[in-house]
Amino acid sequence: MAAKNMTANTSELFSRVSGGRISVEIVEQIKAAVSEGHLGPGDRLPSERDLTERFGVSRVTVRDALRILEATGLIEVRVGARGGAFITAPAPALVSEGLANMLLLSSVTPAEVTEARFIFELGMIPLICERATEQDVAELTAICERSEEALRARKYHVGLSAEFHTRLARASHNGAIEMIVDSFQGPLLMSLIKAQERAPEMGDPGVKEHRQLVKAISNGEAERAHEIMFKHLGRTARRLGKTPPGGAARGRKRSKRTGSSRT
Amino acid sequence: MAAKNMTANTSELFSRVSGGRISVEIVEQIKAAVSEGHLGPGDRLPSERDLTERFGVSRVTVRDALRILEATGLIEVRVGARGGAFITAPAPALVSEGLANMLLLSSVTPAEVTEARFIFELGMIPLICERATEQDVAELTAICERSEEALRARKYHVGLSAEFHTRLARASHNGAIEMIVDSFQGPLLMSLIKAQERAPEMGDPGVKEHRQLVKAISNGEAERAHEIMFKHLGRTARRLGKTPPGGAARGRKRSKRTGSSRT
DNA sequence: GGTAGCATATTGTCAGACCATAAGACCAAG
DNA sequence: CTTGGTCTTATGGTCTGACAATATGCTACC
Repeated sequence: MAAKNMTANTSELFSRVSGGRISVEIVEQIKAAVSEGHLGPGDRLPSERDLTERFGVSRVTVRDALRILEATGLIEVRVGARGGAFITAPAPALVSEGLANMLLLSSVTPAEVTEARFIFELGMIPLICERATEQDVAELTAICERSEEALRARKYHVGLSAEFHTRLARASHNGAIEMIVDSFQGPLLMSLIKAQERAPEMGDPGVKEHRQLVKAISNGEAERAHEIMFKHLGRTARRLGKTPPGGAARGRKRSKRTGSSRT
Repeated sequence: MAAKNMTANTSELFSRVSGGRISVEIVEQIKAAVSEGHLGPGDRLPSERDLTERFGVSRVTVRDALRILEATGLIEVRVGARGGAFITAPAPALVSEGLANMLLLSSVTPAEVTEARFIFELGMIPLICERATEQDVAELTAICERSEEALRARKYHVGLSAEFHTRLARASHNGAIEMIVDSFQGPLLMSLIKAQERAPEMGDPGVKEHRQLVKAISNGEAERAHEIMFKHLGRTARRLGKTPPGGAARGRKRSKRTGSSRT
């Protein structure tokens, strides 16, 4: 990955001889305009033909750039009279998809994702205990009730659990935390679904723990909430075939990393 | 709340009447081929002109599809005689860029990001103490040395600090964690944060703490490393005008939740 | 007043061409 | 036989100009 970024050092000495694609240059410019605040969510970019003239390139090139921006999640393209490219506030779904792709091609294992989740969702507990409002508690409780009902009807599936966790993250009242947790729920669903096939009765203790967690939170008992969450996530982790990772696990010195492959 | 997900359902019931773009259909097909194992990392897709014939579409459309796949990180495109599109195991950098964009564009404040960072970078410390290899320690030390040198030459800038933190995350030997921390340090975010940065001399204590941190890690002193990191991040948090968040403080008992507040 | 339909702006797709690039083959000179 | 250039060729990158599909807004008709 360093290969692409050589800009920092060399580009000051040797100006790029014939650079990469023109389209990525356009992408850079638009990105810059966004990050400098000249363009914000909802704003509309000029039309393709317009951009064609401004950049002095053909429409194909402009479209290449737009495709890239679109795939990155920075713009949304609509056709029709008032259509065009609009800056969007990117959805967590995109990051989730990226993560899922990585899982697919196994640059990251489900166990690793679970471990990251462990750190994050455990770490946010004190924050939540401190900040959760009555509405947060009410909505979380509602999810619990729906879960129990589904359980009685033998209709429970992990979607409900995921919903609980994302809603829980919202109770941290921190957009960054919320987004990250959201992003991690998506890809996990897949591996969890697989896991659940082996242990269909698992929904039961899970929902119970959700309930306990909500109670602890509404009482502001951070210690207890932390404990419950630890147990809760721990079971998930074990079901993915790893020992409960990190934070509090001991021992297990892992001496070497497998495949460098880092450029 | 459930409003978001309607896409998933409807598209399964009513097959697209004349749906979106042809190119995304091609993207789907190729993705499917990958996820079913017909294509794996390193494999080469047929040439653009070849695909043109197989799919019965124009080259522009094929290229659109390739752009999307490329931006998603599933393929890498090379020009020249033996060039073409190659399946690649996506680098965490891509996803972390997505995360960074998301954080940047969705009205998340620097303070919120810092808080999330607090949770995460603090939580990963035990993992790192447990798993860091000699090479990790060596490279971290090298960064410290470069930082000190830069400091002496009055040339220190936040990039070096960012590098330290991302390298540190690598020592967790968990791709997901690495990714998240990377996205916290993303260039776009940095510019956002730098805007709020008014203490150029801050590099000095920062670098010292980096050193101490490396030492604690190489000794496996998780407690001490945790403590140093807490102090280190705490200063950043304060500089952004927030009190260090309670979230990451171990076992700190917080009294019952405050009233709602929160805009 | 509502609705069908037309005008218009915009992206989506097509076709064919030429340029730039990189890898290998070939050939000539030392 | 090695070394260095040059040619060939496969491939992506870009251009041009055109037409199709689509969504929006307005207008005229009932």
